[in-house]
Amino acid sequence: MKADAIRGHLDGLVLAVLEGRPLHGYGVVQALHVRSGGALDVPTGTVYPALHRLERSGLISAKEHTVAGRRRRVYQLTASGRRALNLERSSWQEFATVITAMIQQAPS
Amino acid sequence: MKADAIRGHLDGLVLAVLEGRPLHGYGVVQALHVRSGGALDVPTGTVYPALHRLERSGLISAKEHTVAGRRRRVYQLTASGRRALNLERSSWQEFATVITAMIQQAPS
DNA sequence: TGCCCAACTATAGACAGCCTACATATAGAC
DNA sequence: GTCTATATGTAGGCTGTCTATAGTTGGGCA
Repeated sequence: MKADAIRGHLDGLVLAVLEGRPLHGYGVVQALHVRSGGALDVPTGTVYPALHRLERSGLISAKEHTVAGRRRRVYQLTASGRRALNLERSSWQEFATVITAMIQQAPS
Repeated sequence: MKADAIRGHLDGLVLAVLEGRPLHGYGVVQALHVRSGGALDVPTGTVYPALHRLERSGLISAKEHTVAGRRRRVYQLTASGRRALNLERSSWQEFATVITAMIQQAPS
């Protein structure tokens, strides 16, 4: 799958993988890969800026840790991040329904 | 629906509305609106460049008409446009399935 | 007659958000 | 001692949306 297609939906995906369990950036990258069943390979150069963006807009918050000599920024959803995720879910649902109907529709 | 979300999928939608019946640019704009049940309002400033792009890449072809004093460029699918539409359909299907699974998934 | 709106095509410029490529550093395996 | 996995991050490019603007013709209405 061309990863470019996720444009505009990445934020929702990141929020979804962070739901329930906090993760650091690298972990988010891996989680996206695993959750997609290997279909998605979002590069770190895409994920880190996305995390910074989400943090700036208050949807996630970060705590700095050092584990085995390695610096980690562990992100978790904020309350408004949880609300944003629910919005993303329903708007994705609506979007997917509309596009599926439009693109699959047979010629009149 | 935020129209920006269609980014990367507009070409498929345009090809889909052109399947079966040729349309001019303005007609494509209206067809997108109608087909989406009013959910989508793609501005002309988005559609015309998209049509030119599709024409340049050989997926649609245009014929110039003059109807009631008004200039019209009527577009129809080419053979490779038809193939492209089928590709768009299956890749959309795959994409939607993956994203739906990822975003709806409950926390572990 | 004059004015506005719908039909129709089109371009310029802004902007967001992906991408690739690179930089940096530690730990552990070989 | 070199390579790979882990881990974070920035710079710059590119594509494709967007908004805003521009112009033409025909028809309805005052």
